[in-house]
Amino acid sequence: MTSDLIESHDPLEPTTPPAEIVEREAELETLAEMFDEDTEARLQNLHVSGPRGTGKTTILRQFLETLPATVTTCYLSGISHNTQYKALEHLYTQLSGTKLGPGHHVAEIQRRIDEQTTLPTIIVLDEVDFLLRNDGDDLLYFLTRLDKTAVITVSANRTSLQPVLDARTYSSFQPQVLRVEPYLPAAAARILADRARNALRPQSLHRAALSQIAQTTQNITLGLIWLREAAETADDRITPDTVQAIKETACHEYVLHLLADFTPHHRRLYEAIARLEQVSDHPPTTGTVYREYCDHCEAADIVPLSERRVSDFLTHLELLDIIDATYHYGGAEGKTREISLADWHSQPE
DNA sequence: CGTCCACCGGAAAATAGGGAGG
DNA sequence: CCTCCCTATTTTCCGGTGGACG
Repeated sequence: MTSDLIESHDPLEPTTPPAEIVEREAELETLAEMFDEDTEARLQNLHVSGPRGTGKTTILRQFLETLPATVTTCYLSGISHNTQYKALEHLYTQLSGTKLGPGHHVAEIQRRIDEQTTLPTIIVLDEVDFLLRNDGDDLLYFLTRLDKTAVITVSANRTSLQPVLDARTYSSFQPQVLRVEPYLPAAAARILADRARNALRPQSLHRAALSQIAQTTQNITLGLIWLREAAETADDRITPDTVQAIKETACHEYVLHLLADFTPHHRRLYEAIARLEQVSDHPPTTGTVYREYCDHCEAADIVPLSERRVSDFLTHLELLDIIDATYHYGGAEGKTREISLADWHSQPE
């Protein structure tokens, strides 16, 4: 291990909150104003959108911390809680402090939660697209109908949830909206620099190396992983050359980070697409990807999932912004998707 | 105008698991 | 322990799509 450039791993972890939030003061203030003072009277719903790695989750977690103790808060991600049941179970555990376990009825947990939310409560539904895709909007409908409860949804894919919600759900939801814009390269560089200062040995990072990362991607999660990979490879100083050389590995690690909460089959599927990308410059179609995935499985002596199932997993990769999919609803090609890795993987310069 | 491409995506069913009551 | 309820994951089934091509 030549990772002696790294003095402390935590600041480079995307899930570690920054020592101080910079470049997002305006958004934090907006949040503070929205739920200011007499919180109970101003409990309103909110939808937050913005590309990946722009600080949505970080801002909201920080915001929940600043709320007075009179407000109950709960954070949950639609990736690990992709059904109403899982989300309700987690919510109940948070609210009551007692675990529930499987085997109950949704209606029963709903009733219990209803009893628990007698005090002002704010619930954050991060990565809400995955829950909506997988299990519809019943949970959101239920939550928005609770007394003294505000729901904050978060999505990297949709600026408004209206198109994917039942009319009755949306009219009960009626969220304020907050758009989180991408960072400018200079801002991304400042954020990464703050983290690097606390993580790396002094003088070990070329300013030019850091700004090269920030020029290439304004996604802070990707930037941090890139930085970490560079630090683990370089034996003395991180130079622009190290950064350039490690780029592909960094992207790969970033995808694995995104897929950490998914199944091994999601990762195999990604590998299959990446492999096809190298072999051909013509974007493969769903069937080609599936056959490649099956070969991949067979070589590893693993039973592949059905085509229908894999089709859903492809949609997951698309929601994670790992792949781009062009839909063909008929025509000479038939009804299918053209699939390619998202362009941040190998954009030159 | 009919057929075909090639899979989308909804629905139902199969499978596997846990809780409550008798 | 058995029955009947529930959820979660995956497979099976299949109607539907719209431009090309005869």
